[in-house]
Order: sequence, then C-alpha cells, then structure tokens
Amino acid sequence: MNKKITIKDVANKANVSPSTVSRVISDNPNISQDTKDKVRDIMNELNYHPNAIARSLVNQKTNTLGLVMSRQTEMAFANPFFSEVIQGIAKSTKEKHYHLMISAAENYKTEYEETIKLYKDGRVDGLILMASRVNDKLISSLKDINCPFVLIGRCPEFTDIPRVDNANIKAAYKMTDFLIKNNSKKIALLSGPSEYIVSRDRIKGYKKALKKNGLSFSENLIKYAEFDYDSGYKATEKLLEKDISEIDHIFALDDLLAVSAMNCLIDNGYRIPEDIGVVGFNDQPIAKYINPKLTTVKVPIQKMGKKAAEMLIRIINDKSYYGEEIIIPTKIISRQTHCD
Amino acid sequence: MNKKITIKDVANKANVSPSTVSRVISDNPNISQDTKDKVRDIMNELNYHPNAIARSLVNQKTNTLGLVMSRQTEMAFANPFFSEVIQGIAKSTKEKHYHLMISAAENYKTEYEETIKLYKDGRVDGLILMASRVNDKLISSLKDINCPFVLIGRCPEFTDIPRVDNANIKAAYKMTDFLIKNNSKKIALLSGPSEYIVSRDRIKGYKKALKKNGLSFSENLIKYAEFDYDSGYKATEKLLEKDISEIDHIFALDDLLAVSAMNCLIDNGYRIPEDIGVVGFNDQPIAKYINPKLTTVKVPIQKMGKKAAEMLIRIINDKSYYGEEIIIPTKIISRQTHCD
DNA sequence: TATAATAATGCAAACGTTTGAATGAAAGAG
DNA sequence: CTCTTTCATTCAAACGTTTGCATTATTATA
Repeated sequence: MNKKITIKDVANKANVSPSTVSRVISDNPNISQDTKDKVRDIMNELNYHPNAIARSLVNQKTNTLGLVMSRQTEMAFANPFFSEVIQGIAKSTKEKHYHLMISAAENYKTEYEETIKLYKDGRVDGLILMASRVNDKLISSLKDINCPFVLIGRCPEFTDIPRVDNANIKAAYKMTDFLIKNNSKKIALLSGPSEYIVSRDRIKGYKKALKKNGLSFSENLIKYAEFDYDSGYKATEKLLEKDISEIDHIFALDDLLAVSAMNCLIDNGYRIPEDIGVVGFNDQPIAKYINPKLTTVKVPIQKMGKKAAEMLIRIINDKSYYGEEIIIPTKIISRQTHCD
Repeated sequence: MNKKITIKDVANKANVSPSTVSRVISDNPNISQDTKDKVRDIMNELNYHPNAIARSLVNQKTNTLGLVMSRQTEMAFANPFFSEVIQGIAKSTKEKHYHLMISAAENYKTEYEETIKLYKDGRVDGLILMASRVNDKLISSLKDINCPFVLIGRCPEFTDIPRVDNANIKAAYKMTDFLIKNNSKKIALLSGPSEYIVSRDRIKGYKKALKKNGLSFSENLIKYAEFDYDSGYKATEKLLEKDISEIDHIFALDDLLAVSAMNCLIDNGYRIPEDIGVVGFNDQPIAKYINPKLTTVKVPIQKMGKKAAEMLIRIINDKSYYGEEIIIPTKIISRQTHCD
C-alpha cells in the first residue's frame, strides 16, 4: 500500500520545516535558491503532490466552478447545445487552473436545492447557471447568500446581472428580415416553451421584423413545443391543420425543432424548400448533416460557455469586479432549406 | 457580508461541544434525543451546512468522481455519445451522494497528466476512463499508484480490469448477419480510427459474420475515418472510386459516419436504400431524425455510464470488491436504410 | 452505602496545508 | 566590537471537521 506523501515527508527529507516547503511551492522570494533547488529535487524524488483539499481548507477556496443541469436541461442535453457549453467552460477552467463540477437534478425543485447546496457545502467557489426561466427564484436566492454566479441567458426580473447571452432578439429579427427580403410573405413560428426567455426574446425579434416590413402578425402563426423532436413534430402537424397554403416558411427557434418540422412536412408530401421553407436556430451539427442542409442562425455556444467561466473566475477573485453583460453576436448561415 | 456558519457557532448556541454537533449530524446513537432535537433546531435556525472540504480532509475522501476527456473525446463530444455517458454517470453519483468533476484535455499527453493529477491532488476518489486506445499507458500508471478506476470500453493489454462495455463484437456480428440474412452479398465497412478498440472489436464481429456465412473478406472493403463528418464523407468517396456496383451495403461503425456516408451517396446520385443500403452503430438521436431513418445498433450509452459510476463507487468503498466486467447487450434497430 | 455498569457529553488530536510573527544568523554601519 | 539591518528559516495557529478516549452524571447491583 503506497502511503500518501505529505509536505512533512518532504520537509523531513530536506531537513527543513513544512513552512519552507510550502514557500518553495509558492516560489516565495524569501527562500534561498539553494533551498529551493534542494526541496524541488526531493519533491520530484518523492513524487509529491500538494493536497488540494487541505489547501482549499486553509485558503477558503476550492478553485472549482459548479454547473447544475435540470431535467429539462438534461433532456436538451441529448441536444448538443449543452455539451458545447460544457466544452467552452472546460476550456476556461483549464486555462485558469480551475476545475468544473457538474451536477444533474431530477426536476426544478431539486435543481434549486442542489445548486444552493453545492455552494453552501463549500464545494464550489461560484456557479454557472443555464436554462433560465421566467421568475427564477434561484437567482435571487444566490444573490441573498452572496454566491458568485454568472448566467448564460437572460433573466428579465433583474438587470445588472453578470451574464453572457447571444443577441436573440436581433438574431431572430435578422433571420425574419432575411426571409422577407427573399420574398417570403407569411412566416410561421415554431417556438420552444414560452416560459424560457430565449423563446420570448426570439419571438420578439420575429414580431419586430414583421412589423418593420409591414407584414401582419397573428397568434395562429405561432406554435409552441418542448425542446424535443416529438413535440416539434406534433406542433408542426397542428400547423398543417390550418390552411397552410399561405405559409411559405417555418422559422423554428431551435435546429432540432426545425428538423422535426422538416420531417413532418416531408411525411405530408411537401417538398423543401420548393413548397415550403424551413429555417432553424443555433447551427447545431445536425444542421449540416441533414438533407437538404438547414439554413439557420449560428450562435457560438462554446464561446458563450468560455466567456461565462472567465467572467465567473474574475468575479470570484477580483472583488472590485462585479461582472458585466456580454452579448455575443450571431450570424445567418444560409444553406438549402429556405426559398429565394 | 454574511459570515460563514461553522459547527462551532452551532455548538455555542446550543451549549454543547462541536463533537456533539458532529455526532448529531451523523445521528450517533449515543446522543440523547433531547440534545438531537435541540441541536437540529439550531442548525436549521442558523441555516448551517457542514463544510464539505473540512470533512473531506479528515475523512480522507472527497466523495467525488473524476472524468477526463481528451481532445479526441472532445471532438466526439460534439457527438451525443459523451453527453449521454455523462448523464448516466451523473445519475449514479447523485443517487449515491457523490459528485462529478469533469476535466478536458487538449491532447493525449495532457490528458494523461490531468488524469493523474486529479487523483494525486486528492480532488477525486476515483476515475472513469473513456476512449481507450490500444497501448494506453494511463491504465498501467493508475494501477501503479493504486487509483480506483473503471473503464468504459476495453483494454486488450489487461484482462481483469474493472470495466463496462457493450458487446461490440457480437453486435457487429449480429448486424452483419442480419444484413446477409436479408440477401446482402457484399458489405463495405466504414470504420473509425483503427487505434480504437471499439473499431477493432466491431471489425472483428463483421469478419466473423462474413466467414460464418461463407462470404469472402477483402481489405478493400474497409475504409477508415476519424469520428467526424468530413472524414467519413471522404472515406465514402474513396469507396465509390472502386467499382461500387457489387457493394450493396455500407456498414458504418458510428451513426455520424453513417450519416456522412448517406449524404455522400445521395450527392453522387445513389438512392438509399434502393441502390445501396447504409446502416450505423450507436443509435444516436440523429439516427431517427434523418431521412430515410437509419437502421442501426442501439447501445444503451447512458446505462453504461450509470453502471460504470456505480461500480467505481463500490470499488472505492468496499475494499473486498475489485470490480468486474459488465457487458451490456445491444439491439438492432431496424429502420429504413437497409435493403430487404 | 459503596461500587460497578451504563449513558451522555466533552477534550484534544488529527487531517495537510498556509501564513503572520518570532527567531537566529550573517552582514553592514559606526 | 557592539548595534542595527537584512535575509532565511522556523514556530505555531488556523481552516472546519471527525473520533478515540477521558470524564461526568445517572442508574443498577450487591
């Protein structure tokens, strides 16, 4: 059984005190070069690794960020959005010598508790929040207990919250406008759940573009679905029940929804884009794998994760910095599923 | 600034010693019911949360599992396989009151170092390994330092390694056999990189089925690609350069590769499955979203993650248990892309 | 009534670090 | 040759828990 090597073992072997070893680890200028060399040699020889837990205890920080995913998130997790965010976060944490703790929650209530607990137990120094719904009491709780956090998304109840988001309103506006400029006359909207801010923001942009271009808006044009395939398929069927002849495009607020719409359309004998165009949102990998390839809005998801983690780390360490709002621009990726 | 509440604060307010509080937390039977009630009330009143770090230090365990992903993994991470595994792991850790730490590595070398470091620094009690290549020295290093781990996959250099895997050989055999039973005469194989064990195992199953059914095998029938779309597309083009007339099916060893093959085929004017069939592996979400829907092998990825984490937790806590080999069965999902 | 057994609690060390203050040695100033 | 300054190192407390052992209070036994 290989016993654990501690700072004392190194100290003994080097005939110095543990404090000296500690100071050579932190490269303290008061330690002579000779001692440093000697101690470092011995650290290598013994293959010594400072214990992170002990360090955390005295330093009162774990160098760990937390991310908790609710079941909704988890569902959408099948959906590459979340893996990409994680990749981005992981990139920052690695650069800054931080770590990432991930927790999954069954439902909204346990998500709330898990999150608070993660911080209160002292396992993480701060939190990254995703999937923000309207009226998210988690945020006010975190503020109350003074927990550093940054939001990926937006929370309408609070302004001045550290967050990174993409320009959802503008992006939806641009896409709608793009379609209209390409002679679209009637655009139906296939939205995610209305309690998500993303949905609301994107709808807002859509309406704005309609108005700007003198097109009329009607509630019949919007169908809501969950962020999953089956739900999207059904919502599209609902859309087809109405007199669809006048609709020339379906604007899905998520690529997965767009794919479900495409398949529903195809199953019902429509050709894309000849009979009806479909465009999506997010530019997930699937967008370019399907046939025809999906015209969509590219949002740099990984970058958002990266920025969020960077901001959080800075908030944690720089007490004069309270975070900011970073809005990341999006871009229309014109492929094959819209008409022109 | 809300000061941190410690066990001492609770102890003072309850007029007992910290040890007593500690014992009511662990529900020690020596503590009287009266004291327990009193202390618990005060814990609630003060909203006390025991500090996980301090606990870890004295208990010499973190209740945390580690998972590190290499860049290869990260790439494939865009690919839902890894999110699903994580979901499964997260489910177990949650059930067992464990936590999950995720780390991303740029390349193989840093992956190796990150992994070792995670354990040596004492941040995690054990590790879950994925993406095992041939000659993976990481595994022998972990054995050397006595680090508990379980492998998702297989490592040919070692037998008796705790691991969970799916029955790759058998699955590939079954799929090949299934195709042949449906009158396929010539099946090309689109494989992932040959240094991965999964690739090798699946090829093995394919060959076995060929032999069993009296079909001849030729190296020309196999093309290797990375686990990404473009690489799969190119490999398929290579396949088309040969006289393809005799090939009636392409068996892709990953769904993403299958999709790239399908698109390449379509772009070259072939109809699926009339002219040529395509089948995949893994049953990723995309398999049922594309058109026509992909016939593939379902592997219960999430379950593998769950089992792996469960096994690891048991290895960590039960010193008479050294882990086992769990092979999870697969199933052919017959959809629309094979001929019959 | 003294004594042993039992029940409930407290004391203090330990886990592996970091860090302010104290110490000691060497060097420079007068 | 003493006195201060500077440099390098050590001491000891602290971080927030847990736990074996000691202690005290209570009850049962003889």
